[in-house]
Amino acid sequence: MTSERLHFISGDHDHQRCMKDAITRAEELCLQQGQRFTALRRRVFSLVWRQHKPIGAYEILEELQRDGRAAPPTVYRALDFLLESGLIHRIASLNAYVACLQPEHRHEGQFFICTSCRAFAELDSSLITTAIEQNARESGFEVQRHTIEIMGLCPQCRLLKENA
Amino acid sequence: MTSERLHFISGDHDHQRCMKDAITRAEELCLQQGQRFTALRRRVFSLVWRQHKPIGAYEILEELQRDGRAAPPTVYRALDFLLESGLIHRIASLNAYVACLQPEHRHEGQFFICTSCRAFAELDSSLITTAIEQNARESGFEVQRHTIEIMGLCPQCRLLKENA
DNA sequence: CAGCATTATGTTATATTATAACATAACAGA
DNA sequence: TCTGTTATGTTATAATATAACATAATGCTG
Ligand SMILES: [Zn+2]
Ligand SMILES: [Zn+2]
Ligand SMILES: [Zn+2]
Ligand SMILES: [Zn+2]
Repeated sequence: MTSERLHFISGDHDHQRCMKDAITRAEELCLQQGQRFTALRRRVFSLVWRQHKPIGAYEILEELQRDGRAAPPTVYRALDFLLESGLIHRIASLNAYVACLQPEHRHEGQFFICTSCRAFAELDSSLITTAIEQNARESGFEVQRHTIEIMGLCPQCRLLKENA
Repeated sequence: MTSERLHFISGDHDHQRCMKDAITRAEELCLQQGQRFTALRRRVFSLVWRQHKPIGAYEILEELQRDGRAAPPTVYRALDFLLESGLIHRIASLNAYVACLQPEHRHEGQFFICTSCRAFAELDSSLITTAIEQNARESGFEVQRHTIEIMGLCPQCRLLKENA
């Protein structure tokens, strides 16, 4: 993500289309990387995509169980695959998972999550990473990875609050 | 913390003294805020302080169990108190807790944690928070709180690695 | 000091999140 | 087809955290 602007996906877009595109892109990406985008992985990926919101592993499990028997390792293995392929991210402070909006470009990202509606947006902001790098370098710390999760009100919910 | 420099506490200081001071400061802080720094809270606080490293709730529990019976709620309630008093912080990506080095000044902080020796340092860097605020504001997002956890090599471990 | 409300802790059970270990199945290349 | 590899199924359990209710300690008020 080269943009430094948060993009909260609104409720009124053609979500079927949006999801189908994402799946196609995921398929292509896996193909390029010599990885198998199996039926299970596709199913779990589409469940993560479904709402443009963080989803827990056990929520995913419940959905899988509608199709028949399923156990936690099934979900966690699929999630691990998707995480390693860069198709999803994990939100540590929520124990939840979100779909990556720019999987073609490997990144860790920074996550902005609405405490009211749970909408999320991700950035890969050089403004933020540079600030961190600078603080680290001044002290001789070598950054390997980061967890950056910002909670607050998305633009919609902020407006709702102000008008209330 | 007004400094923007990471301070990793080295192994060769007078830790007994350092811990005792921290406990005294914690006591005073609680007194000021009309809160009770009970024996249990003191014990848990000192366990979090003990190593200047993140510690898990169940590690604390094990220590308490050396003194007699103890169950998870005992630990979690003490931790909740210390968190709310600003005496410790929680590291979401590790499910662990660290002592706050500047409890007099309420803050969320940013945490730098060594993946090799688990040493940690905390900042309250305006460079970082300003970068986040700027990205948020551009998009109409209102920041409420953040989780910022940077993993990497502390100066000591970085030098060790380079000389290896 | 007694009585009472409030706060803190003890105790038991259980919820939630995640992984270990081993069996079976699907797949891909020779 | 044979075979090694990767993926999934299955059962059990680990690790983290909370709910609910009982008891105890504390501090205030009269
Ligand atoms: Zn992403
Ligand atoms: Zn919202
Ligand atoms: Zn702090
Ligand atoms: Zn280190």
